[in-house]
Amino acid sequence: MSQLPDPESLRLLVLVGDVGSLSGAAAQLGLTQPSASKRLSVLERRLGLVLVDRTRRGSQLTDAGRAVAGWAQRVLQEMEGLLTGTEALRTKRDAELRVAASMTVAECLAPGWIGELRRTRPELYVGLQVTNSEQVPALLRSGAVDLGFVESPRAPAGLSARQVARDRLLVVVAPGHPWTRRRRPLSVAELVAAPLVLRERGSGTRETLDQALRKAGAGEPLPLLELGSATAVRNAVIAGTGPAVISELAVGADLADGRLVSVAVEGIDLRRDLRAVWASGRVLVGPAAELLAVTRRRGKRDRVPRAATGPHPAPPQPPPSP
Amino acid sequence: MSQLPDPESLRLLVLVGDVGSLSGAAAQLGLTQPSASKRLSVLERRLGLVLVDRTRRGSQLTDAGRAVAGWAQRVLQEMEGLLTGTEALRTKRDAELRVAASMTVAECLAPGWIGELRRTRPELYVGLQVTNSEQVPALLRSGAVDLGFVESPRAPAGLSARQVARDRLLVVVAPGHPWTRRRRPLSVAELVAAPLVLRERGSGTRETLDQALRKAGAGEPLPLLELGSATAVRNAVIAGTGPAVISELAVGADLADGRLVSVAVEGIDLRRDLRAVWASGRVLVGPAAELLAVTRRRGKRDRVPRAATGPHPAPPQPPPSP
DNA sequence: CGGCAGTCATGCCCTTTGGCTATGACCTCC
DNA sequence: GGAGGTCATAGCCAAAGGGCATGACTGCCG
Repeated sequence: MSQLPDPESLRLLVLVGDVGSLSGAAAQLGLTQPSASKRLSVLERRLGLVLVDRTRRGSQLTDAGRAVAGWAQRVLQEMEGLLTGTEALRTKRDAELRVAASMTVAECLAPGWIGELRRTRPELYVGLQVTNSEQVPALLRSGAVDLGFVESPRAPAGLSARQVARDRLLVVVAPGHPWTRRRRPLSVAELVAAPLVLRERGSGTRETLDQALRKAGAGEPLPLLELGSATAVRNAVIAGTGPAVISELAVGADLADGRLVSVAVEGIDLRRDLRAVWASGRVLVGPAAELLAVTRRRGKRDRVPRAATGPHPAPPQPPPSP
Repeated sequence: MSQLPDPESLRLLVLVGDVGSLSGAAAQLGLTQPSASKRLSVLERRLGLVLVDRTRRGSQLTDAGRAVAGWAQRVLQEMEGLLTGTEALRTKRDAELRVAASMTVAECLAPGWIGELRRTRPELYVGLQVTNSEQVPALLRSGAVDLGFVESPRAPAGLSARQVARDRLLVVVAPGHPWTRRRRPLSVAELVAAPLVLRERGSGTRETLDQALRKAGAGEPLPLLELGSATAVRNAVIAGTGPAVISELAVGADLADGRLVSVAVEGIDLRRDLRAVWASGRVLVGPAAELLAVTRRRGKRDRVPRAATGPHPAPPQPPPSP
C-alpha cells in the first residue's frame, strides 16, 4: 500500500508553496499546468491530506501542506546530496579535478563541498573516488587524484596537508540503553570492556579509536560487530545491537532528534582532524585550490565544539599517561 | 534530463547491500526477482554508475554502490519522517492520541518521536496538529488535543508542563558572510542593528528572540524579511539573503556540513526549553504518558550543549541588566 | 557425474502512470 | 464586457513498471 511519494511531486509541492501558484510552479519544472494539477492531486490522495488551498487567483499551502513541504525539503536536500555525489563518482575518470575521500568524509561532507564549488563554477567537472583512508596516499602519489581527504589520526608522511575540519568520535547508544542513565562519564576501562559495534580495521574511524585507546593506556576494543560504513554502524545502534564509537558527523542528525544518545567518556581524547592532503611537490592551483578554499570556508573551527558530549563536558585535557 | 531516482529503487539498493542478494531484497519488498533486476538496472543507467556486482551466487555492492547506498539511506530516513508525519496529520480527527505541536517541534522532532512510539505500539493512532505556539493552550483547554508541545519562553499559565528538550537559537549566516571572519563574538547592539531574516510574530522562535533582546536591554530586531517556517528562513540564509536567528534544531545538519555557519553572540541568552504541556487537571495516562516518556528518553539534557556557537563559547552567564 | 538449489538476465504481455493538448469554469482588473 | 490570470477535466498516447516464463550459469551434494 505504502507507495512512497516520488521526489518530483515533493519538489512540485515545495515550489507551489514558494511561488504561490500551481501553474507557475509547473512552469519552473518544465511541466504544463494540467500535469502539475494532476500530479498534486495524486500526491494529496496518496498522502490522504489536502495540501494546497486552490483559489481562483493562486494557490496557497494549507497548514498540513506547509508541514509536509518542510519535511519534503529535507528529503530533497538529501536527494541533492545524492545527486551531486553520484555525479562526482561518475566523472571519476575524465574529471578536471579528481578527489579521493575516505568513507566518512565522502558520505557526510563531500557532496556539500562539491555542490558549493559547482554553484560558483557550474562547468567544473569534479570526480570523486571514495575509498579507505589508507589508500589515499597511494592514489595521490600515482597521480590518480589531485586532492585527498583523510581522517586518520596523523597526517600521512610525505604529503602536504591542511586541516579542513575537526571531528570527534562519540560513544552512542540507542535511547533506552542503560548508559543513558549514567550520571558520571564512562571510564576508558568500561568502554573497552563493553562489546562495541565498530568500523573495520583500516578505516580512519577505527584507526583513530585504536590509537586513542593506546594513548589512554587501554587495550584493543572488543568488537561485537564490524561494519563497513558509518551508516551501517549507525543502523546497528539504532536497532539496539549495542553501543558504538562513531563520527559525530555521521550521527549529527540522529543526536539532534534523539534517535541516538551520546555518552560522555572521560580519560580519552577522541577528537580528530579531517585533513586535505596532496602531493607535496605541487603547489595547489586551479580547481583543487578552489575546492580547498570551499572546505576551509565551510569547515571553520566555528562549528567544531558542536557536540559537547553531555552534562559532563568532554575532557579537553590530554588523558593521563599511565 | 535529471530524472530524480525514485525512493523505492533506493530502498532496493540499500536492501541489496544488506541481504547480499538481489532476489532476497526483491522478496522483502514484495517484488519478483525480475522486477527488482530491471529496476536496479534502470537505477544504474540513470545514475550512470555500476552499483552492484552481480555474481552467480549473490550480489555485492560496488564501492560506488556503497557510497550511493549511504546517501540513499539519508534520503530514505527523511522520507520516513515525512511519512510518519503525514500519517499523524492525517489521523488528526479520530486519533487515540491527539497532539498539537509548534512548527519547529513538528518539523524537527515530532516525526521522530511518533515514529519511535509507534515502533513499540504499532496499533496506536497518533494525530498531529501543527500550529503556532500561541494556539496550543486553547487547543488543550478545548479538549481538541491531549498533549501539546510549545517553544515559547515561559510555560503557559494554567497548564501542566514538563521540559522535554532544550534548544537554542543561533545566529546563522551563509559561509562567505563577513561575520564568519569575526574573531570576537557579536554584541547585542550589532545584532539588533543588522536587518535579519526572522520568523513571523507569534511564533515561538520570534517570541523567544524578542524576549531575550528585551532582557538584554536591547530593542526590537530589524526584520529584513519575515517568513512562516524555519525551513523558509533557512533557505533564505543559504541563498545569501542575510543573517537569521533560528533554532539549532532546524539547521543542525546545515551546520554539520558547512552549508551554514553560526556566529557567536555575547550578552544575550538564546537558550530555550521545549515543553510538553497538558491540561493541568488531568493526570497523563495511556498514550499521552507513553509519548511523554519517549520524548523524555530522547530529549535527555545530554544532547543540549551540542552547538557551542564558536571558538567563543556561548555565554552561560545571564546578560547584564542595564 | 548428474541432479538440485541457488543466483541473475531476458523476452513477452499487460496495466498503470504521467505527460501533452484542448477545453471549460471561474475570478479580477481594466 | 473583454483580457489575462487561476485551476480542473477529458481524451489521447507513450513509456514505465509489474508479473510470468524461460534460460544461463554456479556450487553443492549425493
